[in-house]
Formats: sequence, C-alpha cells, structure tokens
Amino acid sequence: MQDPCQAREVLGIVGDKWALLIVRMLKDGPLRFTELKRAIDGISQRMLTVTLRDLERDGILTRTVRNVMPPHVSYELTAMGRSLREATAPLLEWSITHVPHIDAARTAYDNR
Amino acid sequence: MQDPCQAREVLGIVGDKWALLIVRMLKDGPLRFTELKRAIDGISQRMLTVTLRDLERDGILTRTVRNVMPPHVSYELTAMGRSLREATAPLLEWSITHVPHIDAARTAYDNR
DNA sequence: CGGTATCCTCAGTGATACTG
DNA sequence: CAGTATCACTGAGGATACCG
Repeated sequence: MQDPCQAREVLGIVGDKWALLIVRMLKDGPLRFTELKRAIDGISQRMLTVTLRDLERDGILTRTVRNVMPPHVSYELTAMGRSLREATAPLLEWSITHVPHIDAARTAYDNR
Repeated sequence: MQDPCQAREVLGIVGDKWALLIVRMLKDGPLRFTELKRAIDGISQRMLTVTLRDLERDGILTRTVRNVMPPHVSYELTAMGRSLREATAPLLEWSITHVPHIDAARTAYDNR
C-alpha cells in the first residue's frame, strides 16, 4: 500500500452515511437547509447540520448566510465539490446497473 | 430523489470502512487471507473475515478453499467486482489529487 | 492458516426540546 | 428558518482467546 493514506481519507468523506447524498442534491445549484432536509429522506436535523459542517470544513461546499428574518442559509458546491461529484458519477452509474445483480447475489447466497 | 435507493445501497458497500480497500488490493489478482491482512494496515482479523463474507455475499468476490494442511484460502474479484473497481478508479484519482487541498481547507477552517 | 466465539467499548446517530 | 443542546441507544468494530 503506497497511497492508502489518500484512499482512507477519501473514505472519510465518501464513506459517510449522508455526505454523498448531499453532494448529489447540490449538483444543480445551491439549496437551502430546509430544501436539503426535505430532499434527503430520513436525515435528522442534527445529522444534516453536522454533515454540512464537515463538508464545509473540507472545502466541498460553501455556506452562505443572508441576514434577514426569517434566516436564509444556502449551501453550494465549491469547485472541489463539483469535481468530487464528477468523480463519483461513474460509481452512481455502476450502482444503477449493478444493484439488481447484488440483490440477486445476496438472495442466492442466503439460499444455501 | 428518484434513484436514491441505488445510491444508498451502493453506500452500503462503498461506505464500508474496509470494503473498497479490499477491492483495491485484489485488483491485480487473487490474494490469500493472510496476504490481505498484511496488506491492509490496521484491519483486525474479525473485520477482515466479516467484510470478506459480505463482499462474497454481494457477488463482488469469490472465496476458494483448497483443502490442504495448512489451509489455503484465496479471494478473487468477480467480473462484477472488477467493474466496481473500475467505477471507483476516478474516485481514487480524485483523492490523490485533492486530499492535500482537503487538508489545507481543514486547517484553514480550524484556524478561525 | 484461516478462521469462530465472546466480550466490551465508544463513536455515530436519532429523538426531543429549546432559540436567535 | 436554521439551527444548538442534551440525552439515550445501537451496533460497528477492536481485543482476546480458542479451534479444525
């Protein structure tokens, strides 16, 4: 293993339960907190906040606060975030075509 | 969200702490249990076993036992496993070029 | 060599309530 | 609206010991 360091650090992002889902939702432009919450089914307010902070810290997205009442906060991918999104696209492609096979493999495996 | 189902199921594989590391190690051909254990720094015997079973169940790799003494068990990617490996290649590329930027972003973020 | 079996810990996550 | 604070829980994963 020579570049496992990088491989692992990326897994820290990619392996996250919610991170890639958020990155995907932002691919067509900025969204507000509540829009993300509605779009990502099942995420708790807490985890959305935590994951957004992590992604902001990693330079994957930016957080923009407009100081109005009621508050208006929007999240947008950075250039790096967009490149990450592109790098994961093949994986999403793969998943769409292969998930059925995986399910089949599992069923076959379990029936033994 | 229309195909988030696939996205999530893939995260079940890809999001795993060890799975992608194993898939990567097997890209150049089959390896034995102990070889994998040595190659993947920090993995416990238990987690190697568990993860290998999961990947076998998902049809990502095959487990071949040669009944000799001492035992000889080797693991090899299936066609699906190889295609998964290829689908994750861009992500590895991305990680190699961007991890330094992520580290920089983190340091910058923390110094505020 | 290539596992299983146990036990144990703690980080990740959800639920709930409160707030500028 | 967009959080923060607190608590409680679960299960992923490590350590250790044993086995065919």
